[in-house]
Amino acid sequence: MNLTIFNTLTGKKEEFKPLNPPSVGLYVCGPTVYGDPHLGHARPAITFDLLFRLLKYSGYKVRYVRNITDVGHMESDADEGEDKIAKKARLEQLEPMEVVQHYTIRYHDAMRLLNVLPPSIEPRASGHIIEQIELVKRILQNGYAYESNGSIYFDVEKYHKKYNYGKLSGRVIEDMMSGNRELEGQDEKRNSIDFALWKRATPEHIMRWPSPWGDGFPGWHVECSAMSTKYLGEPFDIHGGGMDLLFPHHECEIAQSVAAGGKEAVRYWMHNNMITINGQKMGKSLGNFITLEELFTGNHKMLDEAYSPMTIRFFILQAHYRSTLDFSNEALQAAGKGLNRLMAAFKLIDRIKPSDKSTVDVNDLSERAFAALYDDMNSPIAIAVLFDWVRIINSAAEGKESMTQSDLKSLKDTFRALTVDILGLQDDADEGSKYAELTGSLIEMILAMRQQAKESKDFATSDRLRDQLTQLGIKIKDRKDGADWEL
RNA sequence: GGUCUCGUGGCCGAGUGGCUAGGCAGAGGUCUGCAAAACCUCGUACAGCGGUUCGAUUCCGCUCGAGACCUCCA
Repeated sequence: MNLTIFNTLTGKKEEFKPLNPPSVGLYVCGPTVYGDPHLGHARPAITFDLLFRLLKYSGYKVRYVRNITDVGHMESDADEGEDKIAKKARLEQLEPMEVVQHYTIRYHDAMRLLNVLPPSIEPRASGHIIEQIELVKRILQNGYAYESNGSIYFDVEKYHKKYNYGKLSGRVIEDMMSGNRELEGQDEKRNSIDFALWKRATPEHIMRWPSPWGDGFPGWHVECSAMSTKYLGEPFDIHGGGMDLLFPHHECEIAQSVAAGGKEAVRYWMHNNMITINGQKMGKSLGNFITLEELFTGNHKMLDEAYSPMTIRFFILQAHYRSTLDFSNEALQAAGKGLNRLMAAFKLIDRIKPSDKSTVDVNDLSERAFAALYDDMNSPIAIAVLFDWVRIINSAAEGKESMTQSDLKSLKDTFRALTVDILGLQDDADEGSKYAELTGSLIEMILAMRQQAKESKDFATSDRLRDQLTQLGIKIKDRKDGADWEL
């Protein structure tokens, strides 16, 4: 089975062929840690977590690099533009690195709850200033950058004479130059479309590093170019990120790599789409975002209730990563219920009594679900196939379908591989703690008492036990020979 | 203004030139001491108008609507 992925560079689905199998290099743009992680951050994290898991499951040895941007970006082209992290630090009277540390931990906590696997390497921009300076030097040496008042800018026009600036995002450089707006503080640049590789730090700028051009800080796009190739080599296999980074960020990354080394660094570019809220992109600049913590606690005026991390994960996985996904309470609630049904069926497999022969073809699940996943990670279809099997499992538990012992084992293994290993779903109720085990045992004990009452037709007692359990949030599902429960 | 994307049944969301997506919600039924769950059946969705075609939700054009990028953004 071959994996195809949609390559933004060619605009087509392509068969994925790693440069050095079985190794795969994967780089994804990580968060800028100056604010709480929000629902938007969950999308690329989960999208590329799925890719990471799928590649590993397929036998690849993946080095997954996801950076932490702790140097911050300029707020504008203007000279008085200020490093965002520095600004926030001043406002809160904290050291910049204190802010960075705080939000990095918050991000990691949220990712862990979402069951997003940690990347193999998580490099920080601030820890790679030297590499970034070296990259800028090479671009300067090759003549594709110029110094201006202590800052270094990339010469887009010169670069475009030989190469193609805009090939990733489909921009036409001539249009961009003709339609240039008069922005303040542009005088340092030769051309409005030039971008900064290194910025001189003003005296009040607290995040600063020495460089051959004086004290300053790296430009917007150099960190990813420097760190991706440092850890993955040049070229490397896959570079991912949100669609909003396509231009200028990734376009500039290509230009930087080519200008520095004469060749492109990335073979497959992958971009996840945005999460929208009331049809509009969720983003910090629009102020319409919901943080992950707010989602998990339900503490936000737009939220009807709290949504578990797994509900969020499932919600995101139910849409294809290249489609926009619209947030709503109704959609989240639907995802939560669907997830419960899926996980309940998974557990139910153990209760199915083996038969002499099977009335269903268990290979169907793995064939169709993996075909979907290998087709540009079509998780919604894979999930739809899983739901087909939820129905079959439920029918089998009622004796309407039958499966042999080995088919049951195969089904369980496949179901687990898909839901747990690849989609990364886990049962919210499965705390795994001593208390959870104890609670489970206690509930089983009460249910046994209720079963006794039922057998002696003491329905008053059996109903009372059920009602009281229901009041505690424990849902009872009677079966022929006992009862299931879930929280 | 420039570049581009999208518009699917109550909601979310796949997909395809002719054949059931799936989930949630809703209706009816089966099962059950009751309830819940589960299972079965159901809604003749594909923005509008033209065109291509034997046939279009799927291809082309136009109209309307929504959105993204062009500035930090996942």
